[in-house]
Amino acid sequence: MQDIGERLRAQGRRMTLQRQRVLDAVATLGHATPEDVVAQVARDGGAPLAPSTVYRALEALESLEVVGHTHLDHRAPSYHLADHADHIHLVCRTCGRVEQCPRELAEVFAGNVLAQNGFVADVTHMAVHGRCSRCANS
Amino acid sequence: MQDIGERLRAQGRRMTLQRQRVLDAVATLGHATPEDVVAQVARDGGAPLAPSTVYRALEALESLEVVGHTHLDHRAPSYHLADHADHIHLVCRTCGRVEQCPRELAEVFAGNVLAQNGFVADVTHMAVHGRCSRCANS
DNA sequence: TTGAATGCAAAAAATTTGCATATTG
DNA sequence: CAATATGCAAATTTTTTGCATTCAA
Repeated sequence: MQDIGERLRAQGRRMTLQRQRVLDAVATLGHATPEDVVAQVARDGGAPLAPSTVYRALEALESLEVVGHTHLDHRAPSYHLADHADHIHLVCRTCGRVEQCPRELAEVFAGNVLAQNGFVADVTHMAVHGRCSRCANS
Repeated sequence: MQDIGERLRAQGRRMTLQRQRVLDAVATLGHATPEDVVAQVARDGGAPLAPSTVYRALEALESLEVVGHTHLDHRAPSYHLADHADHIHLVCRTCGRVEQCPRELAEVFAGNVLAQNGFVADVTHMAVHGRCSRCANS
């Protein structure tokens, strides 16, 4: 996880200050849309980054699996650090709140899918929609 | 499920030919992005529908839970009939193929989430990403 | 030095909105 | 008739692309 630079180089890519700032922004925010990242980076003291730079940085970092993303709601890819991806997102359809649960809860499910379909599921990529306890009782 | 018209009326909405055509298109295609629906409807013999009409129709039908949607890939809400939503989508990250598995495989997971978070999960809304058997062995 | 990355601005997508008109109930 | 839905075009929003310039290795 440390030598992201090296991993980028191994792919013929490069480490840049901008990519570091994008990565820091994702780390700071926990979950962030590209737009959120643009905003956070603008707040970190340096010069603002062009949106295209942010998009390309996220793409590069995702190809290294340093970050990942889920679709928490309709139109919003939400990026997070890959090693922060030890949980599953539960999105309430009513109030929109996002909560988390440990990935272990889906272990049996992943096992089932592997056994039945031979499919290796990345359960932390899932956004599980439904109703949170608060909204379910109303 | 039959009198969608009535259910629309119950909400102060109306049944129209356009909405029927949108619904038919979704039924025909199985899974369809709004764009797919526009294309399918254009093929069904009638006059083409304005994209905004399709978007609004899908919204209306979804509010009745006659259709639902998932995000099979990055930027594409994919609509399907709600009563076709008895399965979970498995999206291969490598080849992009989408396969399905019965929702029962996620029953334990849904139970876990309910027990631990009080969250009522709609597992058929999930798009599970990972690698299909073919791509996992390569 | 050399090719990958950036920044910017323009181009594409993908939705949404305003409003006059057509239609449903 | 009254109010919702449609069609169209314009406005947004979100993401991608082209290209000259900068910068990492």
